[in-house]
Amino acid sequence: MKTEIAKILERALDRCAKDGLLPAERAPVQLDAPKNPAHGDFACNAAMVLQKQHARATGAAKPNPRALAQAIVDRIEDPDGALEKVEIAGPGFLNLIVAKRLFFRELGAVWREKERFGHTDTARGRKTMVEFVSANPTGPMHVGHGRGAVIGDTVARLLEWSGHDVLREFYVNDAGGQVWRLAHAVYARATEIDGSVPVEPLHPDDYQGEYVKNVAQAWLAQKPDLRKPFEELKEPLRKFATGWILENFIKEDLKLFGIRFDRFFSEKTLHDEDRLRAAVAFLEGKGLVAEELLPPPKGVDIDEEEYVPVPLKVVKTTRYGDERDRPLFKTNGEPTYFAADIAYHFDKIDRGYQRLVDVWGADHGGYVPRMKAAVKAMGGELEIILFQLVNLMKDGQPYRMSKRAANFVTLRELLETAGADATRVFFLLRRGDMALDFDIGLAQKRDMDNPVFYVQYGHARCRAILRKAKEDRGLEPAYDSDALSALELPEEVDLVKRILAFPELVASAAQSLEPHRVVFYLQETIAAFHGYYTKYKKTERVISDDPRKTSARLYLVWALAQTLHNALEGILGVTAPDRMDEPPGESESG
RNA sequence: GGGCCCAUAGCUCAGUUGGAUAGAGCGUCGGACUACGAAUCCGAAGGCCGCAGGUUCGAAUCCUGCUGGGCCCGCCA
Repeated sequence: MKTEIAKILERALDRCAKDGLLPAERAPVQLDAPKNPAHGDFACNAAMVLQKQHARATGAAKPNPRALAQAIVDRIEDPDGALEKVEIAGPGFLNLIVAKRLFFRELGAVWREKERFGHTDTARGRKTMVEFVSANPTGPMHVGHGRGAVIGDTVARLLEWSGHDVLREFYVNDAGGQVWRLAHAVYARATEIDGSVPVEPLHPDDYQGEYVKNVAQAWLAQKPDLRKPFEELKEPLRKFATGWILENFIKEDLKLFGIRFDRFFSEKTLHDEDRLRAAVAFLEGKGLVAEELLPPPKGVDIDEEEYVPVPLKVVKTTRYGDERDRPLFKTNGEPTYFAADIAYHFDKIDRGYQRLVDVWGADHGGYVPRMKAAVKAMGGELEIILFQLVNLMKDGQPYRMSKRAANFVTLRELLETAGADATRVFFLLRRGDMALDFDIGLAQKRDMDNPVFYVQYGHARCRAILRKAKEDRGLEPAYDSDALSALELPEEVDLVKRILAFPELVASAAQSLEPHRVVFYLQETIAAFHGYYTKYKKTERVISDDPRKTSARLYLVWALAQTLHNALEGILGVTAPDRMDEPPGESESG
């Protein structure tokens, strides 16, 4: 529809050019839906954008956008009557009111596409990889991981809905120093539980959490020979412990969340399969690897006079905008974490994923420039969604969490108390780059303070109407473009437009990687429906004795329910219920 | 010292990528059902869009400099 209107406008502008009012070459103009409905269905800023060119072409003393607007209006040809009305407003906006039948015609898309309504092919078949969560397999996930999980999953869905060919990956950091700390902690706990061997003391840097005992129990069930020293057991133990945590904590939590990954990519395999060397060789081939003495870091608590630089093999990320070159190998010859991450992203590109999206917590923000630099050097494009951390609150008080100290609230607890639906919506209630206060008490309340109920109720209410129509009158919704002209109330036309805005919303949320927009769309759309419902419940009901209106409104309600369903289940991964459970505390004693 | 993010109603936050009179929820006050579900809705009050400049037809939005808050900086992961 928009392209149809745009064409009409373009032709009018061409005629202006032909009549000498505008130059042949002109700046692009905007045509979009204004937020104020009084300004029509589309507003065009052509007269303002082109006012100077107009003045120059006509030799006028000073620009006159309203006169130009009038000239454009005079040259609009609209044989099919697509435009109901064109107005000149404000400084020179063209406000276009589109004939309603065009909207009704467009509403057939919901009928045809059903649960696919909202899909676009703006990025048809583009291979995109979304990497998210990537929590270390050293303990249970906490609420911050939860936010990343929801943002990543929703972004992946949005990209799929806008035509991308998406792969979801979870990078498993199963190599490096932290993993050995986990292995040692498990070993120590195992000796403690077992009792038949001298107790190995827990090191202060080991993971202290209670959950380590669960891992130790599971390990003991494998009958390891505890008489052997840690050094001999640590490699298989590392593998066991990270694997156990991945399976029993991380994957279980993701399952509760309804989040699916296509692949769990092990960091360890990068080292084992020498993928790291391949990536470094590639960078070397581009002349981006060198031996350097790095300057002392700035702003860190370090005495510059005592700093002794050591030559290290670095990748020259400064060539791509990073503030300093980054080491690939440590003094002891081991690869750095960054080197492994480069190898991982090299592998992604190697597999044909040119467009990469990573979802990171804001505490990794300092890492962004070097990773982007590296990916750019390897010929890919990397977009990084940084989400601000979650401040856990309880009854208005900050609730400290730390992975080492045992007192943190797990994602599991949150999911079990608040439920997956509420938690998902809660995490998307704010833009990702805003810090989020997550009040455990509030999440547990399970009442109207949680917007998910409002949104789900809107869908349930639509379904209730459709159910009622079928049960009482045997009526089923069906699409008939001409019959929809019975929708004459302004609220009805408004709802039609909101439904039709859905595909565009999905596309723009995908393009900007901003999943929260879907939640706000849902809230606004459902609020509009509740308002319509309540306002006319006594006068203009959906189900009435007027068969024309009833059938048109039934289709409207059906299309709305379908759209809400698609947004909820298709994009947010939240249940769209046909009916709500009994409200809590409604036990009307008497 | 430096980088990234944030600052909008009393509180929590949106703001269609630069458009017209800046919106919603909660809270406050006042209203609406013999039900297609009142788990809802309607109305009122509430604003120097942190401050100061700049860019232009036009700025909450873009650029610069301040102020205040969050995250961060190394051969860690």
